[in-house]
Amino acid sequence: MTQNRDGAGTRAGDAYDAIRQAIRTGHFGPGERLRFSSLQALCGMSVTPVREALTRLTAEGFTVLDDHRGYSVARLSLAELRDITATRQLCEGEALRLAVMKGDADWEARVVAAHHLLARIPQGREGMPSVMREDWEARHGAFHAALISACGSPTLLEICGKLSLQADRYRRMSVSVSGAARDVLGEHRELLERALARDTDGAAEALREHYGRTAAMLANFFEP
Amino acid sequence: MTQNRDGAGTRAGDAYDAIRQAIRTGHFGPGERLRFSSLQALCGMSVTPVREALTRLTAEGFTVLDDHRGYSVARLSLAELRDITATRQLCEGEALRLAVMKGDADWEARVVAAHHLLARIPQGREGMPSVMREDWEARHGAFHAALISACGSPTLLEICGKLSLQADRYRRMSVSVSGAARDVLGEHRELLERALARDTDGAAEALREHYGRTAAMLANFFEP
DNA sequence: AAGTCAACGATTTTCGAAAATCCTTCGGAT
DNA sequence: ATCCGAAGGATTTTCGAAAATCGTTGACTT
Repeated sequence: MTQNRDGAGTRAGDAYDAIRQAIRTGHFGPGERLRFSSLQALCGMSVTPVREALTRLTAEGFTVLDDHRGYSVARLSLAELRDITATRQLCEGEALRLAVMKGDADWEARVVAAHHLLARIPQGREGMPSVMREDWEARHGAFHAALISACGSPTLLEICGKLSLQADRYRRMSVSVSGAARDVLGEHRELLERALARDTDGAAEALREHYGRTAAMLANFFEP
Repeated sequence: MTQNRDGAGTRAGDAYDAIRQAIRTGHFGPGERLRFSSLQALCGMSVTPVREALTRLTAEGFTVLDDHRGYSVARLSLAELRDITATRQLCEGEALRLAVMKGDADWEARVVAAHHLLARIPQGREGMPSVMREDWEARHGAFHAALISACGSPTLLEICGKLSLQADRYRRMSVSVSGAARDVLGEHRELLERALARDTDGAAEALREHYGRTAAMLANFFEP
């Protein structure tokens, strides 16, 4: 007697999703220690799949392992935010360059569709119901993923994906930061237009500036 | 009663090392299925730490998991070799640029020392005792790691490290490939000289060519 | 009073077996 | 003959408890 549906995944996979979500939403804060007893209660399963989930999360940088001393949520720092941003500008910038060069009509369609979905929700920042905001985050990620989806390099895409997950932790801080005077909507439209116009270097440059602005805004959190 | 020394690591860590080495050396070939029974026999421990090791190895791309169907060694392909090489040229090229710009005297010393150790073993290719060859591989990796060690970006260094591990699997095929007419020693010296001369772009370009040549040589394996 | 070390409690890590899942084989129906 | 489906074996996945490890407390020495 179990609750596993048909050919679905494993319990370890469910634990991975649950714990990652708990970290994303702040249920476990940066630096907080993760005891197995708590996690077993949260996930409703034995220690083995929880442990496997933590191993995966650690490989992706969400958690940190101290041998025989247990796991804890990875801390956030201004230095790391800057580092991740710079690396993203490098990797995702190049990925976009390649995608704009190689992308076919299907890629254009994916990008247009993803942008349309994103644009229907005007702003992803403050004063928004959390359900709607969650939706915005998902569509925002989908738009950026669509942009580089035609780059032709699985390795580069995987790197960009992992960096995006890391950056997401920082982006989530912005729920309470004053939105400043920033036209995120416009930046996305510019990205879309340059990509469709096959302005290879222009699109890559716009993307780098886009990430640079986001990082600059988030940086206010670390020097009070 | 256990064989764990002092404050040493965990069994899972030992299993990780053992299995990774077994894959590196070809004891388990590409695509080969990895049954827990075999791995438990190899590592001399229970299923739990072996499973954790496989989870880590999968996160790094050495193995592949098919839910409820078990793990197997990741396959090699020409397409992936090219993809990894291109991504390496991008990431490690930029890392070297940064390191050459920012590196201090300590960095120079590390690079010179690592190059000296590498140069004492003339060639890492064919007709070499495997123990010596293993040593060459280690020093080769250390030299490349030293070159970029001053780039100032932990994220980028981690990416380069993982890519290097992946590329290592391909490089190991070259034990049986005819060494062609290639001056690896000279390429390394050129890399060293340009780095020390602070020829930022020149060093990065030399590194990209270095990896490009290696990949071109290894490509002979996939089209018979 | 400060320092050392053994014993204890809390927690991680590992084990051996049970449960779940997948693949194959074999019997029967169309 | 072919296709469908159930039983069996092999293997992965998970469980619950035992073993190992770390941090701390408190007695004892200098």
